[in-house]
Amino acid sequence: MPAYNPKVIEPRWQRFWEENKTFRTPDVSDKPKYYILDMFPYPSGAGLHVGHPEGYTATDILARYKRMRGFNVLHPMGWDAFGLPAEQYAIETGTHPRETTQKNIDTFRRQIKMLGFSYDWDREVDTTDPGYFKWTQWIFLELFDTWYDHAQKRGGPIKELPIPADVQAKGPVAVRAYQDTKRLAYQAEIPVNWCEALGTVLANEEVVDGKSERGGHPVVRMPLRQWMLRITDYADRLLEDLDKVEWPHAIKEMQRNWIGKSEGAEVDFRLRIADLRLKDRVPQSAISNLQSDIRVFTTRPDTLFGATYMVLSPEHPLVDQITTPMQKKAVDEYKVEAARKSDLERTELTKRKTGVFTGAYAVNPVNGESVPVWIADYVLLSYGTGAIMAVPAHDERDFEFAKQFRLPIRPVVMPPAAWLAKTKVFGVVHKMLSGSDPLYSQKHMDAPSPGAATLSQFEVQVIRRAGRFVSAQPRDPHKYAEQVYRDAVELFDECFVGDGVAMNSGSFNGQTTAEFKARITAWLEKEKKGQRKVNYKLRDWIFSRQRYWGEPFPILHELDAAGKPTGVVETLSLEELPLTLPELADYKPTGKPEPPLGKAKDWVEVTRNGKRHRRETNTMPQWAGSCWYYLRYLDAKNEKQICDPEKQKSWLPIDLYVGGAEHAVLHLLYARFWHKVLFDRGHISTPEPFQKLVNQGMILGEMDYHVPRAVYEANKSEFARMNLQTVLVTEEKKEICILRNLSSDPSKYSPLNEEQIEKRDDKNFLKGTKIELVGKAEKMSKARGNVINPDEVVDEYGADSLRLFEMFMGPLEATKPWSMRGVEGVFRFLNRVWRLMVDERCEELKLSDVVQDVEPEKETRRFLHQTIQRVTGDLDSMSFNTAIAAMMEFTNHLTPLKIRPRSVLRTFVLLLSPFAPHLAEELWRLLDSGQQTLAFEPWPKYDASLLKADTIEVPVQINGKLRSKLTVAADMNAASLEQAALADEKIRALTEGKTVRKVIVIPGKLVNIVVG
RNA sequence: GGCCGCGUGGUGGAAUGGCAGACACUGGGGACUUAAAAUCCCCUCCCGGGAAACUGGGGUGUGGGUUCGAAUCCCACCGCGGCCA
Repeated sequence: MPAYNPKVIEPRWQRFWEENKTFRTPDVSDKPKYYILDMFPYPSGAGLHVGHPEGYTATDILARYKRMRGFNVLHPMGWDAFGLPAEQYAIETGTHPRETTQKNIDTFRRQIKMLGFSYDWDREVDTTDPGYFKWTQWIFLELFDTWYDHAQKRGGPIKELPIPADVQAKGPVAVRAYQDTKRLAYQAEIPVNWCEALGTVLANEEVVDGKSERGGHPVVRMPLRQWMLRITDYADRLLEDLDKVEWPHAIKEMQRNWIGKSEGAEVDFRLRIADLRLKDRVPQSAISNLQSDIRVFTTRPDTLFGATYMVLSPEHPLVDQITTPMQKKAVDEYKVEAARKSDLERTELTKRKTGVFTGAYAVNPVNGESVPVWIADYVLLSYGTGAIMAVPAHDERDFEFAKQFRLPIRPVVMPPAAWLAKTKVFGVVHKMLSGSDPLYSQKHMDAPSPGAATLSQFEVQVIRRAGRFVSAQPRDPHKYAEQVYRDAVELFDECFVGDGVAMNSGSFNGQTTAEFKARITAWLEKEKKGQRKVNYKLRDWIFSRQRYWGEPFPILHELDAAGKPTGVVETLSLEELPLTLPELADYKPTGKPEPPLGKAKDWVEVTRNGKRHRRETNTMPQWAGSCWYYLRYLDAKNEKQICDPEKQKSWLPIDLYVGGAEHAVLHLLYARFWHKVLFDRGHISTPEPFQKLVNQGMILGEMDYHVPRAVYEANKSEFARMNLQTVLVTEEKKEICILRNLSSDPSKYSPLNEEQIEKRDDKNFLKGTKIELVGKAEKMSKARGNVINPDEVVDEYGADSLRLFEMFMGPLEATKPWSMRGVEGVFRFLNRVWRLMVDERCEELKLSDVVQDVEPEKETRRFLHQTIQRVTGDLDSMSFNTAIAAMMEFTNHLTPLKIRPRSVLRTFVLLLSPFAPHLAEELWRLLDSGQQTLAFEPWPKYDASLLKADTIEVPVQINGKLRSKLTVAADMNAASLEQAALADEKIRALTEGKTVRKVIVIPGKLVNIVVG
């Protein structure tokens, strides 16, 4: 088989690597370590798609490269296998999720192995393996056993939590209850996103537009007992330590935004009891029960004087207490309405604001004013204190709300001149003062003339207001605009939210925003009316799911004699782990927020130490297993410990982590949180898990052409006649029809090719018709039918071609469309490489006669060293596409050579080997029969002295335009270069009769002559 | 609406202050072949002149700026994508 045949050589080398355990990583080594990690996949039923191998190929190339550079490389793979789809499948078919999961894992493993990745398969992990989730459960117990010491800024064992004397005095039950309020894992009754269709509670981030992210089912809010993880305690460290890692700027920024640290103040507003009593005759008893303060959080305490009303979130516990009988009906109705909306819908800026007055009033602590208390759904219970002071002049949402309900708007910050100058008001004032248009004179306003009617109501009002500002000063429009802002802020249709100078704020007038903030906060603290406060957008993590296919909690709830929970929680010991899932005949969610595990009566009911217990029936979310898998790879089979301390010490942190940007926030934040807890508890020795992070871009389907639905309807028969396949899809509420070629295999996707398209007037038309087509590459999806299956690609071109094309398409981070023709292109390149060394016409596989043990020509040697330099540099900067281009260029140079030196080919094969390892191993064996594998051959070095050519071409520019080229010695100095350039014939012709003002010479690069 | 990123041939892309379009795809022409496939060679940013070797001009979303010199740096605008609201 002398022709390049990946179908033969690839399985052979894969078998070789597997049988020889070529890529097994020793735990102990003299070599420096390099831990390179892929985000492990969720093994779905659909199998691998071409997006998966993109990141895997990049890391595999680097892993192979680093091995050759003398590193002890850890490059493992595993499965994130708990989760909804397997369970859904179980519900539909009655197959146990374990079976489906195993089947999917087997498919994924087969597909991944078929691509020749150099993983150490002895370290494979599977999150659903009891040997694995034993330790997931153990970490949960660690979280349960940890409290966060804010003074020390670190987590510690709960037994070290100082117990206040009064709690101590009440006995062990009280101590226990006190500890329970401080644990990192705790239970809470909170409003959650309940999705009836999925039968589970979803995290906020799994809800998009009020629908479940998976499946798009409706989601409602309801209170439910949940396990929570106190990630908010770590918010500050999660934020600060972002500075320690080399991650893409955008990802760090997303994490910062997600944590959402804001500094401000908490302020207490006293409720006006008297108002309540007088207005609505509330019974005396109700008033005495009233909690008398409403606490708000604000990032702008400097705008306190502008707070003209307050808003509570509809779920705020005070609402029922303060609502007056007259308002009760409206308030109750509103609360029901609000519960139906998602957080996003509620806070959307563009939406019309809604709300209801509670009938109550509170006192603004800075000026003693009474302000009405409303409820509105744009205030969320989960942010800050669930209540706000509304400053309509300086907050967009308050501004909208105030206009909607005609609440007073009082400006307390004077915007800077630049802001005012951009407003419409300023435009009118400017016209009025410039006198260019007599209509804009204020005299017309006093005694309206017929012409004044052409002015808008807005303009008339502005002129009237501004006209009242009579000043001896120059007619400066800024001063007048300022005055209008002071007197009639409602005329401005934009609300000023920036920093400025205080006004209408008593003794604070004239202070800048920053100054004011500091002073008022100090004043509030002194007066005991509030304090400085740091607030986070990050919420505690809802850590339980009402599903079957997840890790069970190692938790028992104590029951009393009547079988009711006592509230005491017991943990399982390490010896009792793993706690495995019970077998269930019926996986269906109960339809109520009660988890399916409750159906396993024998499993749920436990008697321990003579006491009755009920097992926790929630399961952990899918994130749990993926939060720490990178640790388990270090010691995958350890039954005694999560990971041997020596092993984690020598391997952490991960040098490079590659995965999709869709995990930018959640997975990466959760994993960092767990890592920090384990760090605090002394189990691991680095503060951050992932030193360097790179996101691979998305791979889109091939360029596809479509027409609007209507065009499809009108041309149905035409399309049929042309043997076109039509695929109807809906995108962004528009129905479109994708046109493709019919193929014998209906599952195969064959988009229109360029010969079928005609370009006219910058538009695409279906060849020979007037039908305009829109060409676009879109995300691969089943519905669109544009999914590429790697099995088919490998079958047709081989794994090396797939690997190479994935890297050749463009920069790793970029989103880029797939192209089968592109795969063919790199396949042709590999064929050319093969033919450099193998004579295809021979019957047997042997080295071609043109390969000889001779010294290379000077030019070949120079090219080789340049190629080593380029490929090495490109690998170090992860520019795989240009590294491949460099090797293609070198191949193009070698192809016409009649004699090809063996030494050059050997070096070249080593360069190619991380990219196309099967082909390289095969050729290596032909070139050098002594070695078993090239995987540990030293990486080629280049000789800098051989890089330079003797003569080079230097461009000569005149005034920056290329005019001539000089062929000169490579090391010619600046003075001689200048001379040579000026002496050049073309240059002399062009500079004749002109003055040469300046000559810029960059030796070895260019000459630029400036003439006047 | 805010923040971040990106706009280069028919297509994917290369060049990050110094020859724009490397390397590939597509298309065109030629060689080999009885023929086809494969392979090899040449051309392929746009407009103009020339029989040809060649040659003139324009050109990196748009407009401005900095610089001897800008795809690259700065400002404004337009468009696309992502994240957040």
